[in-house]
Amino acid sequence: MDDIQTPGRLVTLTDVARAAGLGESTVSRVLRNHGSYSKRAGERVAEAVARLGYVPNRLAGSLAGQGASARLVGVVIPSLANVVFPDLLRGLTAALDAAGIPCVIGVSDYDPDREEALAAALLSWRPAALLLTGLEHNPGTVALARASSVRVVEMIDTDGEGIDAVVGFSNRAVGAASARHLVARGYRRIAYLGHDLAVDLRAAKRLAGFEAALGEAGLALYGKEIRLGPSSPASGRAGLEALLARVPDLDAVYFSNDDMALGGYFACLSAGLAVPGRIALFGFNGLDFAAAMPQPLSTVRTPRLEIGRQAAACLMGDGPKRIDLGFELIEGATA
Amino acid sequence: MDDIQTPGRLVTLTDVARAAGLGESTVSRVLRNHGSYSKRAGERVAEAVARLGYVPNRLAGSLAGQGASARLVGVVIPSLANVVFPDLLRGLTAALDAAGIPCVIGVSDYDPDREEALAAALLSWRPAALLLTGLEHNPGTVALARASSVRVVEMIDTDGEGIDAVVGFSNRAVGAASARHLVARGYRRIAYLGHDLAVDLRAAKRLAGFEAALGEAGLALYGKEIRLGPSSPASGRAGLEALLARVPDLDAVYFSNDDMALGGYFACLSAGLAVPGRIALFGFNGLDFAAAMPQPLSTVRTPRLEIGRQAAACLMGDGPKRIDLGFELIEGATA
DNA sequence: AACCGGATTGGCAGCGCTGCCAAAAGGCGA
DNA sequence: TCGCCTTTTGGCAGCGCTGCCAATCCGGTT
Repeated sequence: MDDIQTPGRLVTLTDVARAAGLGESTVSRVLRNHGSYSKRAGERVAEAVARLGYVPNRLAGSLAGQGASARLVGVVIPSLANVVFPDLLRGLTAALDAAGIPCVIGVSDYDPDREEALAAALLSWRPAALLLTGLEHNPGTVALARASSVRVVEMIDTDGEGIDAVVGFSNRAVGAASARHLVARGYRRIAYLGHDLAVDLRAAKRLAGFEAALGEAGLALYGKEIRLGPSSPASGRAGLEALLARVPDLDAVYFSNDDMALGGYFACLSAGLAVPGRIALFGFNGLDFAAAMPQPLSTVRTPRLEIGRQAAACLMGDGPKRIDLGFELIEGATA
Repeated sequence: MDDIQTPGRLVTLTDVARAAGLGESTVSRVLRNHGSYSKRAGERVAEAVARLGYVPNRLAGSLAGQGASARLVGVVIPSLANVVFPDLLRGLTAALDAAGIPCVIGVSDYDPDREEALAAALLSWRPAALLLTGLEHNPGTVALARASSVRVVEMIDTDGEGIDAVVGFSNRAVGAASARHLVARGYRRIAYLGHDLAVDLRAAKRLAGFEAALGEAGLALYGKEIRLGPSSPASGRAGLEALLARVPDLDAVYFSNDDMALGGYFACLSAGLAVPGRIALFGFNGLDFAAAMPQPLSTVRTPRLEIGRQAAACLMGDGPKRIDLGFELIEGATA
């Protein structure tokens, strides 16, 4: 009863049909549990599939099926180095796995041209949906997305108009809320420490919101340090040291995210600077470690997993086109 | 010259051929730059593609092409919450993007049955290769992988036999090296603090190597604390507090990874315990923050990105079947 | 015994593309 | 100008599957 398969030739549905003594369409119906078939047909197919080790070919299935679109979703994210995006994927895959839909991913490295190229490449797989990050894209990317007539979901940012559906929160509002918190706590000489803004447009929006809110309180940024390269604790530490050398009398620092803030906290510990007595620290993201610190980090928790989940729901069902999931300011003990 | 396309029907290669006044095969050759064609044909096709906004259908292309395998690779990872796996993907996508091959990902949540189901689902897309994590799989997963006759690469772990190609390092050796380091530094009452081992088999292998090396030095684990759930700084902090309550006189702790160790470090800072005077801490992974800490964390740096890169190289070229990328012990200042 | 309606089944075109092969078009020396 | 060889081109089968439609089966009716 051993069914040695000819090397190079995989088992096809036709093989299964022959082995089960049934027609192809019947086997197809059984496998997809679609349409009606007898119990006997079900059993025979199951037996033949198991015996032959049949694995359906979805390339063929999707090509032949309705609308010729694949049960796949294409996802373009700017980076995998920043925890935010794996978290997004986490929420996404958790929700999509339940429906048996895998993600095809592309990493743009924050480059709009790469994003466009990746979008085109992903669309060539005829995915059921295309997920992008943020609202800023090349005109070509937008044109591609529009012409493809697949569902498009833009994640994370809600500050602007989207192509189709948008799921996220307002980065401007986060920045503003952070500024108001610092001002309310009495800080007046507030500096910003961030990673490369030209590249991370969401961070730029947060900073814009932050400065706007400072302005409303009659304040301006007391200092500003931008580090080249991606955010990291090492960059945050070196950045705070540089910032303090230039602007020694600042009393609070708003970081572009928690990783940078952790580095800043380490710098303070090393230099023996009291937090928040001498310097207050404020982050962004609400990562896991923030709550475990000796002094819990003051930060804003963003609904990263939930964005992924809602994006999945959004591209499957016909939910609302625009979902603002908000954020939560965590008072912490560092600001 | 506006080419309004009928809604619902996408532009096909046949449309391009008609618009360019050429045959389908000529257009196909031009688009794939495969075989010979005239300069004139090249220009006409380029013009028609741009004008019509043609996006190739790779479902059809892969189905029709040689071996009917798609320019995709399937990747099954156990989690996206642990930085290790995004880093792996990072190396992988960086190398594959250059070749224009996207990854289709599945997240198994450390469950071998889910892994098997995901492998089957991914194989149904007829990927050019299947990437798995670790060497321990269900028999069904192995059978699927074998029968599919695609290239299989198992990443991260080299302690055992692989299905096809293996890229990683020896987790046992990491554990052993860590133990030897601690013993050489004079620590004798060494405890282990980890997350759920039943689930993270690599962590279990490290612990096994660690205990074996302790044994060679005539020592045994002085204490052991296993936390349910995934690793995190919060878990590390709570875990160290629990461990110290049970085993107050330990002098060093080996953590299952840097996240746990960071939590442990925070616990020590909070409790005012001198590191490493009162307690030495040793981690695993060599994450970014480890070097930025006031006292750089003693840990082992693993070649995560490089594993991804080499795995990509391995599945494209015909490199060696087994690549051990080693690891680097970072002395740090906490142990 | 002939008949009827719903459940089940099989045949086959066709999804969009590629690979094969033969046909057409050039290029060039005699 | 002709024949020969190389380059370029187009036609068409077929990849493995699904959707449509017609054929068949089954149980109970009349």
